[in-house]
Amino acid sequence: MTEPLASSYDPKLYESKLYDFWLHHHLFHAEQDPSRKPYTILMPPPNVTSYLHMGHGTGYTMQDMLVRWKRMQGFNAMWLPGTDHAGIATQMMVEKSLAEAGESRQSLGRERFNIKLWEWKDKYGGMILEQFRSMGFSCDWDRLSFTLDPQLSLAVRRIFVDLFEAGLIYRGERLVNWDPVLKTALSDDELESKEIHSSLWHFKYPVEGTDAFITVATTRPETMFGDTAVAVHPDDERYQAFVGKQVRLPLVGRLIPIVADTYVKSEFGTGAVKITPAHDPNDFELGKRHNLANIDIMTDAGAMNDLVPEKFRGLDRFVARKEVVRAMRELGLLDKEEAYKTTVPISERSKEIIEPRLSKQWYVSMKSLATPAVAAANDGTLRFHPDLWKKTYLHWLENIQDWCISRQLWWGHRIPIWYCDQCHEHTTGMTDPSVCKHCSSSEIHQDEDVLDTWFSSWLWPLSPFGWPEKSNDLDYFYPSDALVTAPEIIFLWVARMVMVGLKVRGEVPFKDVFLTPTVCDKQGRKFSKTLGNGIDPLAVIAEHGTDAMRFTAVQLAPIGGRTRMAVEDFEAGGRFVNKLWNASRFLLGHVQADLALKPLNHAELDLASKWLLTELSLAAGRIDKALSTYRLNEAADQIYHLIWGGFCDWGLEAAKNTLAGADPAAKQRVVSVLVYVLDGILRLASPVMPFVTEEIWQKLPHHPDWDRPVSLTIAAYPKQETLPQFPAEAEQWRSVQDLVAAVRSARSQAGVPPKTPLNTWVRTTSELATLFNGASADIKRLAVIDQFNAGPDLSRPGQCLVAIGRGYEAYIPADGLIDIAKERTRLSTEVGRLEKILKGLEAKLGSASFASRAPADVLEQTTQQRDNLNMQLASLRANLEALT
RNA sequence: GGGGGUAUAGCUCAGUUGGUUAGAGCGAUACGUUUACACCGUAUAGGUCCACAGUUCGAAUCUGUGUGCCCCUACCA
Repeated sequence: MTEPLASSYDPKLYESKLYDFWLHHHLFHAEQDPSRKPYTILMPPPNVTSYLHMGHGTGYTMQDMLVRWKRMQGFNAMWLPGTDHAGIATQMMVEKSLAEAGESRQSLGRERFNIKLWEWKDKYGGMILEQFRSMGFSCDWDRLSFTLDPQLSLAVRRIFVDLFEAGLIYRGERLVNWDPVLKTALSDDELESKEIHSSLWHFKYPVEGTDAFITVATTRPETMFGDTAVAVHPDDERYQAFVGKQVRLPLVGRLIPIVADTYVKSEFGTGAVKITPAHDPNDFELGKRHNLANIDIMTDAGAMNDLVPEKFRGLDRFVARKEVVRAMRELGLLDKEEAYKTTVPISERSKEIIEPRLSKQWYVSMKSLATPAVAAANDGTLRFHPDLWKKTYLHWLENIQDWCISRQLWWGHRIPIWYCDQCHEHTTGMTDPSVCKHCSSSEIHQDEDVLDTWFSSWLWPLSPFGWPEKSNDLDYFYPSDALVTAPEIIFLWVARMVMVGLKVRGEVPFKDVFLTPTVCDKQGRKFSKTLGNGIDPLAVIAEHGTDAMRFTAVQLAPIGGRTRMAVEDFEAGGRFVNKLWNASRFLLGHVQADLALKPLNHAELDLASKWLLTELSLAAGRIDKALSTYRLNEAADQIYHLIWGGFCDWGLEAAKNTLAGADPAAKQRVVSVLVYVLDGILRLASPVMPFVTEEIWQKLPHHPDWDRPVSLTIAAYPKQETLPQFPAEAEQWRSVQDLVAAVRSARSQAGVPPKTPLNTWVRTTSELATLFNGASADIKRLAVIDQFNAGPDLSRPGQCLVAIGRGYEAYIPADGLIDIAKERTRLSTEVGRLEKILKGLEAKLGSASFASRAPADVLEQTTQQRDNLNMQLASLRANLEALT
């Protein structure tokens, strides 16, 4: 007798133990092995500072499901785990914690600050890895990587040097988002926007050599000190005469040109724009087109510098704004001031309004890298699932901008560029230089900045496998098979990996890109920290267990787009896990020690067993198809229905007769089949709910028709083709199920209590009668019937309930139990429903165009439908008649 | 402003190339403890498939327009 299972499943008792068991047997580790086919997935490395949210819970579970599935199919499956140093995010958090202690990175200095950063990384990075474990991820821990690891840093250095030497990395002057309080550049991702009520000031600028003025509108008057042009639209007749002339800039006295550019919108403001290339991104672009000078008029703290007229020097930009307006008004050059609502970018950290600021940054020239990446998506080497994301990917690549890779941070890979104080040239190399490569001066210093985090994570398909060194691992595992990630990082990450992969290997880094749905709350809002509407997967796990979290997350995740989740949804997963547990408990209770399991002997199997086996096989086929096309939610659905609707509701229920019976041989046959099927079910479900399936499987006796490795996670995944199927018998059993359902429905609608035994007589074809009589024991039990008989010549007993199905009529004598009026209503309602359908079908069949144009099989199908309906209607009407 | 998506039962979603009487889970309702499971069983109710127009023998499915919602991206001096 197998040890009995507890009456409900408590995940906490098993999960940690099972995970240790898997690790103990090294089941998640893959070594390169030319005799086996690899299956590789690269885990998108989460930020080392972040706490895993439901988006990870969903997306990573999907990856784990795929990897576990392929592992069971015999592939040398490997899921590469790791974390990303996340430059800005991490540094922000560490600086915040320093600020609480009254310290700052400046007060600590670069070296000591770095130590703090690493301490932080070790603490929080470790927490994430703990979460991987809690979620049951079968990643290869021996290959755990971090973007700042020595090997990965070497790869960053290599690609930088290579691109630099190829002339693809250059230093350029651009505008960055400058935080004047924190005195640092910020990436676009670190900005928020705020709506403010401000004004739009109209300034009159005198046109040189005339008495005319040209009026410009601005929201930032203080930037006029940096103006180097006024622009108008080339087609704007109002200003045709001014183009080519010059303007005397008020307060400053400088002469600046009036230029024509299509960027200007004639209908906005006055149709003329002051151009300040050093303080506005659009103006900067326009300035480049017209060779305008960039005049930076501010300090790093956002105050006016020495390039502005004396009386404004040192003023904060907002004070200067008021003063400029006042000065212009006094000069009579303020045409008007109108109230204006606008949105301004603010720093996520300091909440200060961002000032666009001119600075020198390092860039990667992207055009030549993008071209092969476009081709790969177009020729199908790289596939997107769902395909619509290909458009997003291509759209970005076709309009690609150069990539700014320098960041004014201390956490990250320091830019391997040395500036020469003598000749001002740049030196780079794989080792730190001691002299300038160009003039041999030893007066060189390294760039203070670090590289964008994505400049290391774009190497994720390469660097963890040993690149740039020659590496067998890389040869074996590259390219990976699937990349599963969120759509918002298609540009930041996916496209860049493709580009660099093609550049250094000449081959895409993965063949399939599967984009996971965005996880939202029930109102359709994206989970976000500020809204606080997120679901913590760890809290779900604590309440319902990991399998429940995984199953529900996958089941709710549609193929594309977004998914709406609420914590309550996970109850369903918990119930499902418990259902499987209990079904197994029931079956194991019938596995006696002296009962040897029999190999399947087709000749001995009963109808229900053959149906159940067929269901298993069909489900295996559907699940395989669903997984192969990344429809993981569909696979989860199939597993659910196989277990609940198939195995529990019908498989076990039908078996109860035999299990309660006195025939040990029959019992042995049935138990053997059920154990065989349960084993198959556990295999099918293992990738999505690995814990409960493993726990049950370990307790399940070995059925001789299955393999029996040490763990379910490496047991063979069921294949439809190799599983027994009995289509004809399965169809027969479906007729039995149909009859049972019809009887249940009739009695329930008549209000007969479920336990009250009834007699049932079925009039049907002799073929079906044989089937029904042969299965009468099952039918009696399942429909709670006392006496049962089926035959072609049975006549309708007097007062009875009627259940009409395909090819039969079931009579249930129920004297005193039926409410005649109610029964009549039920039957007439059914007649009405069927008549409506019939009418539609007859109209269709009566139409000449349908008869002549519809394909033969559709025609035949429709005709058959009509005949069926007519038969059902005839029975219904006859029975309605008999009820009077 | 540009790009993309989506609209099916009270809720969350299936519905794969147009072709049985549009499905599931949750929720609701009724009855019920029967060799596992009340985290259960059986049954029932609930849908003009967003609107309008079109293509077709036939449209939830394809096309157009409108409306609502969502996402990405750029934001206007």
